[in-house]
Amino acid sequence: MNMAIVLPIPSAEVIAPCFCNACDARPASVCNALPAKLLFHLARIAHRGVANANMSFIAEGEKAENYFNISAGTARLYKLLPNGRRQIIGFAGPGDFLGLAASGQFAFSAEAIGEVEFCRYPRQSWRALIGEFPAMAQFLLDSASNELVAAQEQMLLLGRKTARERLASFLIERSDPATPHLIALPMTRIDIADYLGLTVETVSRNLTQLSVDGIITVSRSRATIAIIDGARLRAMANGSDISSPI
Amino acid sequence: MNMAIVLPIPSAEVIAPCFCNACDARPASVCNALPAKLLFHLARIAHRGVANANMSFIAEGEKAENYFNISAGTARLYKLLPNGRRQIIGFAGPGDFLGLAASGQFAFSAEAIGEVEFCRYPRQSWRALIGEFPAMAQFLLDSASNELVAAQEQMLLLGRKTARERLASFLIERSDPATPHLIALPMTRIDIADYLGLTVETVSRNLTQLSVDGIITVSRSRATIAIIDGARLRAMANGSDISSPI
DNA sequence: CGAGCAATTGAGACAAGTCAAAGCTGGTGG
DNA sequence: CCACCAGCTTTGACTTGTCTCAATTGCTCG
Repeated sequence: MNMAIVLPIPSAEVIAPCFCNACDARPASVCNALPAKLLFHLARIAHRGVANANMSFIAEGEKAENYFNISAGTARLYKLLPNGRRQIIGFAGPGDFLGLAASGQFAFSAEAIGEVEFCRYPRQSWRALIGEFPAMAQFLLDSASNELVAAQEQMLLLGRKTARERLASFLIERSDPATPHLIALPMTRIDIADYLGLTVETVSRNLTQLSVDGIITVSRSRATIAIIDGARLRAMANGSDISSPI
Repeated sequence: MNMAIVLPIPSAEVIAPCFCNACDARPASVCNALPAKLLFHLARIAHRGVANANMSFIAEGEKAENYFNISAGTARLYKLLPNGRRQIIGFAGPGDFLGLAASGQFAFSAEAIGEVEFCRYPRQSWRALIGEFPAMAQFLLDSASNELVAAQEQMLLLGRKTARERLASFLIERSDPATPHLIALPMTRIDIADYLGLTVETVSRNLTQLSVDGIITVSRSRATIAIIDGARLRAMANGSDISSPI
């Protein structure tokens, strides 16, 4: 067990190892809870990993021996019922931290959509590191709180919104503040359906309808959506749109 | 701002103040993260509170100035859509800790079902205390993780289970290890419906059906349910029951 | 005993699901 | 460079589980 966390800071050349410096996900991830000078503590216990498209890297029910921090790509996180019904509980992207599971087992499976890169941290070493740097514990608590709030919002969606409202909410959730009316959809329609508690056909029909109503435009490749009428979409997302019930 | 956390331990009489000693919820709550001798630190910043039946004590969107720790009774936690649709995101009982909200605003409202007692902790004082006692931060992270796992399970229920399966899951979730086949339902049928993403009528119909099928028995007051065929109920809860599609 | 709620039951409507077929898109190999 | 294949997506026709609306029944408590 690697507990030798507290070490003299090495010479400047070794500080903030190359792959952390090059990591696009750093500003948004746990790693940022440590000042750059201390990043090497994290790098020492990190194992870099890659999952190719549709490869699984976390299996529900498996012993949770590692934490994961996504550095590139998008993953689908899902739970299965014995008869095959699937619920996607979220999509994880750069900066997202996976593996908080108090029971010691993963509560969901994770699969790469396209290629996914991540850092993997053995649970043991990680715990030791947290003990050393309270800022990391705080970061994790904050991010768990945020995820909890998001999960509660999703419960509202799944329990009380119509198909159309779910699609509207989904599009808004996925819109990036940098490009607020261009939405990238790396996942398939089936993924979207399994995330929103619908079927593919219903997703497809409602996207078509939103398009016909002049609220969005779907790119020819279907992987990008442009928001035309953001106000209307937002009203729809929280169930207060006046018009057109499907 | 009360930051004077580190104090000499007072004389034995003051340690572990009376209301903490009498508190049934202590073993299951954050308070247990502190050894009995240090409980007075918590008691110093706690404000005891009571909410009568159907009184609200947390309002969604309100500035989150306090944390709450339920010591007696049951509360419904819910979110509303502008048009009045309601989703109950959970029921909180003794030992449950409320108020983790990274955004600074409550993400849900809370109302007492019957009478609810709680301790209220001002956010400021609480943060200071966490800084002092890492075990409390760890407890909170663990309990946030547990809630997250429960929320994900609920997403699976809301997105992919039939009405009958939802009821079965609900009954199993609420069964107490101490009395595994006697279930107390302090909440109304409407509450159950809003928790399971159904209508009252559907809840009522399905409870009747479970009863007709000899899987449960409903007490005359309707507030207690006895499980007759636990195996069948469990199979039903995860969607692998052979028979009777309503 | 009767008012006031909560819960149940019934009948009919509708949103979303199912099954089936056709349309695109992007990649592969002749 | 084009034909073709495989998989994803869309569209259509029909079914159904759950909702809605409307009574009725049953409990609790003054």
